[in-house]
Amino acid sequence: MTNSRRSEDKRSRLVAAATELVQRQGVQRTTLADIADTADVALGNVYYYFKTREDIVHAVIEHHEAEIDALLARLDERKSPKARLKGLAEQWSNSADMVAHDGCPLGGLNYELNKCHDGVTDHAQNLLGKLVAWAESQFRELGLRDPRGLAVHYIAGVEGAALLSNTFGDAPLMKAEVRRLERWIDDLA
Amino acid sequence: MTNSRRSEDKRSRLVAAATELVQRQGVQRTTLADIADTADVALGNVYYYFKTREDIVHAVIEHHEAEIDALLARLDERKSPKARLKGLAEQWSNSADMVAHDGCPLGGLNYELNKCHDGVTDHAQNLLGKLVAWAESQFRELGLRDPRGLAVHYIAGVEGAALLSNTFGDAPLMKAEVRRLERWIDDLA
DNA sequence: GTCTATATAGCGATAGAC
DNA sequence: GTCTATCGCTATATAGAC
Repeated sequence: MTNSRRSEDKRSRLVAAATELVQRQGVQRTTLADIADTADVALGNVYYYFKTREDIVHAVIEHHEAEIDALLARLDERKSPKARLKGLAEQWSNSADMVAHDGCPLGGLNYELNKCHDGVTDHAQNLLGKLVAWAESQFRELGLRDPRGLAVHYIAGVEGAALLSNTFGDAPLMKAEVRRLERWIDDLA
Repeated sequence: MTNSRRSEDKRSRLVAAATELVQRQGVQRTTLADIADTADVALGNVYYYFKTREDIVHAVIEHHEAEIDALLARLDERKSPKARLKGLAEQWSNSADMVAHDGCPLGGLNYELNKCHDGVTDHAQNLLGKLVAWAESQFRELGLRDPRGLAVHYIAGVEGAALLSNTFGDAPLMKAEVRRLERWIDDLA
């Protein structure tokens, strides 16, 4: 492997470590020493890949953004809008144990970043923003009234359930609420 | 006024300042210096009223808990369970501007405290826990199946909407989702 | 009870050798 | 590119005069 490839490997290891630690501990509680240690990179070397700590958070957001894009692209292959919408909620159902333990990665990130009003916040809202916009287009394709309101209701339901599931450490709660939302989708129109 | 009363006054000023700052900035970003300054108390004097920083967070939780108890007691005076339930959601609607700016105080507190697994977390879950338990009893009084599931759906809907409202800085979003949930209540059974 | 001054520790960031 | 050592700052918490 070339040097540049090995460098990219270290960079991606740092982003992966940061993403995992941020989900488990939150942004504020995750230190650069934590990240460097988890990624097996010397602390001082982190600054070769990221100028500031904020840049790492930025990279974590972009990492989530890429995963969302990939997920929505996969869901777009389904035939009906209802199948696509239900496929989205199933993501939280499938990772219910993780959600119960650490919360929804997107929700937690947004809740925390909403508290500091810098440039990172504006970027983070794209995560939930993309989900809402995508869901809105699905509801619109179904010819329903107020597709935006339906999309907000749907994503809010998932995210709120993730909060309760995490707060009570209750994974079945997450699965049950996804089932309820899927029934709601089925009965629409 | 006696000394003990003036002391209680200072203590309550500290709790009030902490509560406000925690809502606006989050637990982690709020320092003791912030709290002391806002409450007009000398930094070193804070430790006369609270042994550790964690004790202040504990007091903030208890402050919210007392407000929840008072709110639910007021709502219990309404005649029908549906009126009581809708009265709860209207709390978020009435404070939509605050929610859009700083998020739901309870949701934000829980999201943040769920990340650290100490004794404070166990106490914080009582906040959302009380809301869910109260809503469950209202749905049960209506004779509906799965009152617990309905309560989770309701509180999750409110909290999820608060997250989206805060993320997008969109107060009307909060109001609109409360209206949708109130219609859902009206159409039940 | 209240205040000032300070001990102590941890974290982001940098310097500089290799 | 990588590492060790360390600076500078901030935050919790304490000491001790008043």
